[in-house]
Amino acid sequence: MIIEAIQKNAAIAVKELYGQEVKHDHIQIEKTSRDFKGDFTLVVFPLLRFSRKSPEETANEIGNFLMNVMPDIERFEVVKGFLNVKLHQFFWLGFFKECITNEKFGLSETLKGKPLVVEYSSPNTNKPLHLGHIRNNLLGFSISQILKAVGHKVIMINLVNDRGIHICKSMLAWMKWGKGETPESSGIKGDHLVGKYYVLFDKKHKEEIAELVHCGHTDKDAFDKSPLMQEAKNLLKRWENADEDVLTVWHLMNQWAYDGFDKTYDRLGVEFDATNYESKIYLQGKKITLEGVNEGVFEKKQDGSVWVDLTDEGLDEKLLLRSDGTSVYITQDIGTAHRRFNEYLPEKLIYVVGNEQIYHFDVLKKVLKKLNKPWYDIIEHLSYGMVELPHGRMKSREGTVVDADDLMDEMYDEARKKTEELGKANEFNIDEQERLYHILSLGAIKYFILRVDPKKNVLFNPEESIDFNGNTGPFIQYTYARIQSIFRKAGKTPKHFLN
RNA sequence: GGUCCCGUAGCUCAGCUGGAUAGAGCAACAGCCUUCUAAGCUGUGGGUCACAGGUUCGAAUCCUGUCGGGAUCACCA
Repeated sequence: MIIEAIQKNAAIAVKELYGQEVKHDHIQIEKTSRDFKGDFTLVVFPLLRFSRKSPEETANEIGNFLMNVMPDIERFEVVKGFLNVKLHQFFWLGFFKECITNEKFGLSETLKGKPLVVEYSSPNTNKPLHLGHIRNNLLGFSISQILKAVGHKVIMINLVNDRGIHICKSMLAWMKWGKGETPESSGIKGDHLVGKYYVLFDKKHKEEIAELVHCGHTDKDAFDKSPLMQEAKNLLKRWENADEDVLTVWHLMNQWAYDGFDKTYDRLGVEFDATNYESKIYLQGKKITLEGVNEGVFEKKQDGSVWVDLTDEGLDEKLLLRSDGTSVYITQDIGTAHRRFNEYLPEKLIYVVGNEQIYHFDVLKKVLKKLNKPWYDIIEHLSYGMVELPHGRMKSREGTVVDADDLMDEMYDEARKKTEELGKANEFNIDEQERLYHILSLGAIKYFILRVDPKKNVLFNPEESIDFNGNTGPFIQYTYARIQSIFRKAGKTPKHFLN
């Protein structure tokens, strides 16, 4: 606001002093560097061609002009080609008062109510959430809150991948070896119990592969032909044919996973406006794809598979429907994008998904463009890098995946340990202590992960994140607590200091 | 090999719509507890902004190339 005022007046100054037209937004204003006196700095170098005078002279002339027309300016100082403007403290007092008292401060009228769809989290129901999901959830939720804060209407959607071969693997293992184990009977959190059987399937499957390879099969051959894999595939077929026995187990185990996820989401402090289940929507998109075939946008090959040729866009050919007519990942996303556009008429469809899927979203946009959807460009892939650990990357195969719940537990314990050592919360009751440890541990994780640029990989150092010193969440929380303490002792709130 | 992302202090990261002497935290070193939370504060040292060109009055920032690291290019999702 004030910046724009300086720009406009500087543009007038150029007109009056040098008789030249310059657009106000071409006037460069910077925050004054800490080594110089002033609040804002007008860079005059680009204006020299209008003034045809030295940088100092030009800056002084413009500075004097601004002083005369803008009462908010207290004084100015010229250093080389930089015009440093110091604003009156009355201006700042008014500004801060506005910040605190005006609830709509910072809200953009032009963005008000404009809908945005943010898809994030998107877990598979065959295993619990891990550290990578934590980054996704924090990014998705915080970006949504920021967009809401500037005035948008944000629809947060969780797309749950609840069908497919992976969940069949968990189901199969549970049916074979589970002996009716449930979260209640075992005391294991639902999503972890489902994950336990997924791991068990993998273990038994590997044993079979090793045996087959030993008998002379190739690796890939053994992987596909092992009896367990055959059984899992068979289970998927029965699921697709709506076999009741299979659906019962599927519902049961998915519900365990959902119950577990809900607890994790709750602890993380994230929420959703809607949950989409892949099982209910995976057939969408097929219709649109077939329409594309009729319009000649896509190509149907002899074996019945449908392809899109994106070579003119710099990409390859991409499969849209398998030869047996079933849809693939991209087909589903064509369908969901379409449905979300029609349902919400959003300005953007934002997908918070890892950077390994950059290519996928590139394809999605280009396919929609080919289909003549003028809104293809509202698709925005908020991609993010992986989370690494001090001792190396997370690899599910090597068992170095950090489980989300375990991590939060560890951080909680760490917060408790440090607090107890220092005796900081001795006079708190149990509830207060638990609340404190929760706030500290989550603050540590959230700040550490959100402070790095999403597109870069994060090196998550649990120990460093919960340090009460340094650039960490707990340090900020500590500072906040001390500020509150000052207000408490003064018997005042921040607003009192403005009068 | 094609495409995309990254490379800034010993470590972890800011800064990137071009602007002044490139900043934090950690670690190291030196100080500071009769005063608001020492879970703290103050100070010192530490840089070829990967490298080489180019554009510009001015480049960590923009362009080109090279080197190094990562991702991706499935009838998986």
